[in-house]
Amino acid sequence: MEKKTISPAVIRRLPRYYRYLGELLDLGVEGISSCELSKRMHSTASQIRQDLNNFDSFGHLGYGYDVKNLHDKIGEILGLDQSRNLIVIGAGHLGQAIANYAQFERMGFALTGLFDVNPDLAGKKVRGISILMLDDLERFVQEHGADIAALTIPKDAAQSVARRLMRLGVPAIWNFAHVDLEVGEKTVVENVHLSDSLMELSYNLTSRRCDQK
Amino acid sequence: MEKKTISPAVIRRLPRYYRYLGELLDLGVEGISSCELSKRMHSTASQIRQDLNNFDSFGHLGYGYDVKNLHDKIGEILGLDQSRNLIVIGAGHLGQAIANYAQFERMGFALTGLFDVNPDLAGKKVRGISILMLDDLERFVQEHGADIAALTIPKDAAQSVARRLMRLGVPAIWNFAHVDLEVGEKTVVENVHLSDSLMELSYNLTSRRCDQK
DNA sequence: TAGATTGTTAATCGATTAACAATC
DNA sequence: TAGATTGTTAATCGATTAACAATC
Repeated sequence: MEKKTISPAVIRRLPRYYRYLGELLDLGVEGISSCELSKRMHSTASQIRQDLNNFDSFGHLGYGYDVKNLHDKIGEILGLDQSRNLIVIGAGHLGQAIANYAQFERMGFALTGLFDVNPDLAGKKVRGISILMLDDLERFVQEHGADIAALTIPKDAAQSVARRLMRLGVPAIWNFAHVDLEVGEKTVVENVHLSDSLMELSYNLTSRRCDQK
Repeated sequence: MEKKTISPAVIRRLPRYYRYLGELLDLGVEGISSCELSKRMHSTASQIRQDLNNFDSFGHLGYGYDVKNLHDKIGEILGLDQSRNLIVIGAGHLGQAIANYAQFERMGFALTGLFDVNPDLAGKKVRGISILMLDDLERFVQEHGADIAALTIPKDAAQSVARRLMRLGVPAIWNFAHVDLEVGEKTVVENVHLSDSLMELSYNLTSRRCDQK
């Protein structure tokens, strides 16, 4: 649809717009100006208008934006109107946390498979899905397909599983392992590096005293 | 120590440098040039040198950087040489995942408390720490202190717990709730918004076909 | 020494903010 | 209409990359 490439900085802000617009919807707000929205989000009206106009002209002159419409449109841009199959590889606490998170289903992501190497977990059910052994990955994906694979496994296992997923044609990897995966250009990777996040927090905590006058 | 403010873009890269240098240490590599490191990290030598020189001149002319020394120095910059008490609020799967993650202890973060509102969990032990009721938060923090509080609770509860933490003087919040917390300027917040991350992945998956020639 | 690589300044690139004509 | 607010262009700001003198 859209021809030009959108800057990553804009993409990263879209989920946040989506979240705020969802909250406004719940509050029963029907319309909002970029100025008012920017105050809520602690950003600038200019940035909001610039960001949105990367995709389309959603606003109404002299009035602002229709909350419901904008929420829907951003949802479409993010692909939330399509349903996606999500498999989770690694059924430890983190894997089960993701498998259990109902919010994701509301955004169109359906948990269809859950894998682990630990035989003690075999057959245990999480949200109605039985944990399978990792050996069954190929058979399962060939049979049922998978759009997104969440990798909640130790870093030493991650690259080899990523290779198997690429071979199976799974197009997207949501990577929680503390390693940067090497994948082909057909594969989309999104990293959640919790230890990086904690280190960033640690830096800000450490250097905080300088800011305080 | 350092006077000038460091740009957030640089700070976000530091944990990644730290991770790669740790890997090089494990491989027994003693020295590395910015050029060689940039190839491994898929970044540029120029950026690495710029980034590091925000803090100090760590390199040696004609030779490069001493891996062990640079790893240690970045660790210090990130505050990993100091030990921090971490409490986890919300003992669901995500909370337990964080509580169980041994890697954090190696970086100087010690789990000292674990809280939940569910009475069924009271007294259950995770890594030797008994789960306490959220009502005990004030008493616990006044007695034992806390440097960082991880918030692994539903979004509706997050802001009110954040206020309690601010009142108790807990300086840092690692927020996993899907909401932007409003905190005073004395409090440092680091967000991990998993649903935002999944939506970003969804966008990249949706718009992927355009890139493929 | 000669080759290599740094630290740093200058040039480029990209992202954010400001300004304003168009118009509902 | 008059007031408000958009979409968009221009100006500013910040971050990345290139270049190179200094020197181990």
